[in-house]
Amino acid sequence: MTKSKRLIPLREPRQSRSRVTYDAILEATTQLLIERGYAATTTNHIAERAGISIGSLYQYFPNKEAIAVELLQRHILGGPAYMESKITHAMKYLRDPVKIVKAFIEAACDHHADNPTLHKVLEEEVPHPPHIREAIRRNEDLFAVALANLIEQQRPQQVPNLTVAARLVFVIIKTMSHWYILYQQAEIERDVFVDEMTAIVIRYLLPSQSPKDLC
Amino acid sequence: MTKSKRLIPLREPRQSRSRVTYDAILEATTQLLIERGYAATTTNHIAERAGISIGSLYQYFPNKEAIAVELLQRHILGGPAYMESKITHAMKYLRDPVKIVKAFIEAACDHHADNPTLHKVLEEEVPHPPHIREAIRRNEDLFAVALANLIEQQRPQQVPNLTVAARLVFVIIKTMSHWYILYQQAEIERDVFVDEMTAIVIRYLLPSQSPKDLC
DNA sequence: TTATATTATGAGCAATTACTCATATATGTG
DNA sequence: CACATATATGAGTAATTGCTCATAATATAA
Repeated sequence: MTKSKRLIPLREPRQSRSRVTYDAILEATTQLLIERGYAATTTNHIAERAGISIGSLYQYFPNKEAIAVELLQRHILGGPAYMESKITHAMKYLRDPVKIVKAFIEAACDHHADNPTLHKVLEEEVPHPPHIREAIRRNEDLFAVALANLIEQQRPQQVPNLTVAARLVFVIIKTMSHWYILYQQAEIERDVFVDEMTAIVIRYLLPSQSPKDLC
Repeated sequence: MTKSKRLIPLREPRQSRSRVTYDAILEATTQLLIERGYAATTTNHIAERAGISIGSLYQYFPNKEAIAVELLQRHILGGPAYMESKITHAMKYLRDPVKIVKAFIEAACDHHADNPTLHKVLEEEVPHPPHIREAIRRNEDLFAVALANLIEQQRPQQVPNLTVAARLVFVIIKTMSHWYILYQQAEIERDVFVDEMTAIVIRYLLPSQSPKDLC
């Protein structure tokens, strides 16, 4: 029942030509995931597209899943790096919490808008092994804590359940950006979406702020 | 490339014994989807679990996907029916919009809490053909319109972008209930979750309402 | 009973696909 | 050059699996 598959590649790339091969595999996989999705992408297909032999592929990856997971890993680590730069900038130079939240939402949209199809396949089709789930969870916590600090700083002790509130807001922004970019871009103007999402978050976290200055 | 598979079953159940067979297939599929997920569930497995032959299975379903889609359809049609009864009740007997929204969120949680694993497999693993996507979309619209009416009635012309607002709120409640039941039940108290979600929605839609009476 | 329609059977086919391995070539080093 | 290490090859295998079809059993109707 439990197939014991190899978990570790036969070898790591050492010479430059093997690094080329390695990168070609990842590039070909990226293309095919976008074109055909995870299930329909075969390892033979990947090798063909990469212009290498199937044997070479299995030198550097123990199995099909590992290739997609490598891409997933890079994506997961790349997302927060991008968002963090945007947000720390916003928190440094903008005083207005409305603008900070808005910057946060804009950044989330931008992140999802970069190659949305690949994004979708990686998030919804590629299996997420435990260490990936943990990495995602760590990201969530990181941003939730940053957000909690921001709230605390604005309205000390005004928001009970601060941890829960920050978590909810983070997940809402994340899932709704995903939803908007993939399914609603054609029907809802981006400005409208961003403004409404900002309103949702601000009114929730800073309810005593006058509602008038939002719309 | 395009495999032309049969789309229509060979026959519909007419006699009572065939209806038993038909139901046994759906029941077995339900069990196996919960135990093993969609990809790992094979048609031979379903037939074995249902206590029938593989040939009989293909009398009533043209292919594997069709079985899961039949379950999906029943689930999609069952969900709104349940929610609608709860919500129309709430809108009839409760004046307070806070209580109505809360009833809505409670109902969404209940719906997702009923067999969450099956729910997850049907939503995330089983392929959703166009007519299913459309049915889901119709549901969304139905509830969004009801919500929009509720808002209008409470605060006539206070909320610009009413359609967008109603849509956002509906999707947030739906996805967050899903998220909560599947991943956060152990970490966040249900009461806390429901109250915070209610606060999010109410403060967004009825910002002039005093924030004090929520927490 | 006889005839017809309905339902059930399951061995096995055809296609797919992840992955291996024996062999060959290229590169770097002394 | 010689030798070891690194890299590349791709035909072939083993396993899986969705699904067919020829045949048989059962129910219904005339």
